[in-house]
Amino acid sequence: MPPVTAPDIAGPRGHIEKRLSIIDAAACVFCREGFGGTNIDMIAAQANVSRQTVYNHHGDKEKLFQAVVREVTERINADLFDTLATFPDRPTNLEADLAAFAVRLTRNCICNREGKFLRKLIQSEGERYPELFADWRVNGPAKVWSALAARFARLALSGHLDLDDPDLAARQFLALVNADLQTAMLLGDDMDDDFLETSARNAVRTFLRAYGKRP
Amino acid sequence: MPPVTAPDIAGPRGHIEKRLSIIDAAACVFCREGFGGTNIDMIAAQANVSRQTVYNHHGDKEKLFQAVVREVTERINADLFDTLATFPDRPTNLEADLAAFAVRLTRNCICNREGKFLRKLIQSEGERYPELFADWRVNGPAKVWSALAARFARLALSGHLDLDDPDLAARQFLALVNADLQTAMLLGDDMDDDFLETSARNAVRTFLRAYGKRP
DNA sequence: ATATTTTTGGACGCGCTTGTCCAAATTGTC
DNA sequence: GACAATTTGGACAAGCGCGTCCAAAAATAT
Repeated sequence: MPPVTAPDIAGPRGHIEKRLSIIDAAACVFCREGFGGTNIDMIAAQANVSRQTVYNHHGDKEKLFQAVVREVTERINADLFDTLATFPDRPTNLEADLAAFAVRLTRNCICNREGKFLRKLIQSEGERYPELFADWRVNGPAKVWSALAARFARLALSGHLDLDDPDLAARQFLALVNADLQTAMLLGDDMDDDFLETSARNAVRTFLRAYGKRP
Repeated sequence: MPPVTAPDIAGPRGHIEKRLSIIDAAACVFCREGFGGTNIDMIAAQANVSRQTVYNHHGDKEKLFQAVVREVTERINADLFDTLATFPDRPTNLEADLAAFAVRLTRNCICNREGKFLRKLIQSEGERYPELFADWRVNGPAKVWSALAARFARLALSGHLDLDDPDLAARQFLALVNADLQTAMLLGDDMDDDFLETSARNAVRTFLRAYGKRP
């Protein structure tokens, strides 16, 4: 084993462009075929790259997979926190503002390519690589949930909501937002923007019937 | 190709006991490793059976997989409709009765072995074998949802609930029931009976705050 | 233009998996 | 006990996928 520099954390030396193109292609194929069903040739073809180049950049199928997971979880986390920052802390129209927030959440974090990939990945390969996702779970969703709960708590304090368990409210808000999406996903329906807005309105309306301030 | 009797729908001629043992083992291994990551020897070992016997009963890896999916979807459907039949049509204590129903739903259809397997399967292999699950989607969840909506509509007519869209109410009821389960699943927490009951109570309480009859 | 790095494509060995064949051992039936 | 069906284990060919090696070609830097 020659004293080669670590080939996965720092780029070997080549064009970063190909590097990312390979990771993108690998994400696509891994997502479609699963880890076991993927072979390197598929990835090379999808990335318009020779098979050898794949091995040059990421030494191993295993290492490549880990690089893909790192990349996707980082992107998803960034999207999650970006979207969370648009939460309506000082709502003018609570129902409309929450619905708009819900639409952003679904569009940017749940229905996009990374979201689908990550869901699929966690369920198919999550048990097999627990350490790969453990970090993401703690630094991603867990933090987002508690941050969202804090926002709801502030809305309660400022008199916009009536709730006693902000964490539960956050979980249920997300569940309601997902309600129509999951049925559509199971039935294979496509989800256009109209659908996203309608389902967000449904979710927020019910959420406010349960937790809205009564006059 | 000799005029052999169809080897997958009707049992060849042998002991049914082994036949089911093989399907059970195959379900277990397929669920853990995915279709691509599974090889017949794992299944044979798990079933305490020779590899040849696997081929004798179900001619092909593909056919075996299809048999497993048929078996699991049938079981899940049976469980779904059995549980649906215990819906509290004439509730004495609406909140408690709905919570008990929710617990049955989670325990018998969502958190059991078949439920986990099917979820994993649909997300990992659903795109690849669309026809395999199309039948199940139509005859399983779709019918259950509309049946559940009908129950909620009757509860509204009998004055127990206040809702205008029973289908939406059914979707949101299921979403709320799943709310705590999904966070627990993502974090890898184990879900004991106490947890199931607490999360069911949480779900029903919020559901009734939104849709319960106001005095 | 020259030197250096990266990419390419093809060939190769190796191990694993699938599916088949078959004779012997086991099981169940009459 | 005799007979039929089933199971077993082992051997086998064929194919596939991983990872490596290497020399030629292309791209990039100097």
